[in-house]
Amino acid sequence: MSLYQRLKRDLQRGRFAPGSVLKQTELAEHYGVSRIPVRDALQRLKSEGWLTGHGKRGVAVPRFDAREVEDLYLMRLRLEPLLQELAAPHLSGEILGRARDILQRMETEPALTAAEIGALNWQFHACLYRAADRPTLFATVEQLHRQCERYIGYQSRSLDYQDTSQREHHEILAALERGDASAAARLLEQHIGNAGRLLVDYLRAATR
Amino acid sequence: MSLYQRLKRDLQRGRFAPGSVLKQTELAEHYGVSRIPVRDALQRLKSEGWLTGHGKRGVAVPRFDAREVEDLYLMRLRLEPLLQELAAPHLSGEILGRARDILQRMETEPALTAAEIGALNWQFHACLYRAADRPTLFATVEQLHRQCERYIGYQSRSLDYQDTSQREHHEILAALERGDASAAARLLEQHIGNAGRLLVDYLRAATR
DNA sequence: CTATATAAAAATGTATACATTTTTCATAAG
DNA sequence: CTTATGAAAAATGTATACATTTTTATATAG
Repeated sequence: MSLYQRLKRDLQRGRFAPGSVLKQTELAEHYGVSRIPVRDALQRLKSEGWLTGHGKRGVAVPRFDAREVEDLYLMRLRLEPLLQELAAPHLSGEILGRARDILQRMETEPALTAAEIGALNWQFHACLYRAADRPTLFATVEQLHRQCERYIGYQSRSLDYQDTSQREHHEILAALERGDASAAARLLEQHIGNAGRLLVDYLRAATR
Repeated sequence: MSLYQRLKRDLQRGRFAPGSVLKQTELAEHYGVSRIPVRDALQRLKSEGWLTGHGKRGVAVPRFDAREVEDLYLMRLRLEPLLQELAAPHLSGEILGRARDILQRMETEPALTAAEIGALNWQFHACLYRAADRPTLFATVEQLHRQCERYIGYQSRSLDYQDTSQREHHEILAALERGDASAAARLLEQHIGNAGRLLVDYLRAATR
């Protein structure tokens, strides 16, 4: 497991206090490696939004920021329905079946952590998006997702939402299966909008 | 001047053949530094789209790709009018004046290179966008611009377009000055759409 | 002649050591 | 008491050296 992955996992788990400044030396010692791989990991995590630059020197763990989430979901709202609509004409039975399998796993597998649910969630949408064969658009959407990952620990707290979300997934998939791309796009827009609103509201309440 | 900047400049100038693979050792020797700063620069340039991963190891200079440009402009089309509309209510006279100054510089200063025109172009729009005070949305839009930078050398070739572009800039600014945010957004959408179409067409013809 | 296995070479990943910059803290001047 | 100054400490940037992985080229079997 690479240092990048270990560091990211520990950031996900909240092992580092938001607002604290991370020092290469400390991290190197903590993970038992030299500073070179630490530098690589920090730079990458910074470019993915897991860390923010801290003045001229060093990086800091960003605080949870409702405004950031608002922007991220605003962008996803504009880009993901577009991408899904571009994908719709290329959706084969195989791909739709794969998407259905993922939904099933989310329902049958017990005791999934928030991170695991989030991962499956993304797999579902990404599996559909990939059919569009638009690497650049896909890459940006994927990056927005990565930036959202940081907050999914929160999203799962209000767990009854999981039912709503799953129902929306089925509606989207059904629309795509009957070839109604624009309906699927509208449903996806609602899906993202709902998730975003919930998360923003939760953050506003939690970080007060 | 950092190695990152030097490398980026040389990539801009087409000093490295598209499709060629860049090796840390060669670059280190060429620029007279060790491989450590080279690694940092490569990773950053890769995350900004100036370079692409090449298999398991190494990075390559991406070829010019009309589909990439198409996606980039599609995203800008969806995000920039939104950002400008969010900025509109916060546009002070000072900011509008600054924007006007930039337009004037583009017209009066003679013999601007393609890169310089591109930089001023971005300064104009960014100056307006920043007023929205939406750091996350702004950062993504900025990143899309950076990814487009790679192609602006091409854009300038069809130089008569510069007039059209400048006229559009004035129209956008005028709409904002009279407080008509939605008209400004529509104009911006056309502005981006025009630029994108032109660039894509040019690339399709040039890379045939 | 083609394909596969293996060894040599080359490229990247990582550790240690050194250089430079930034920050901190104590001291002294106002 | 506040502020400025400067030296010490700490953190980051970079070079060199070594380890590991990947690629390439060669030789041998089919």
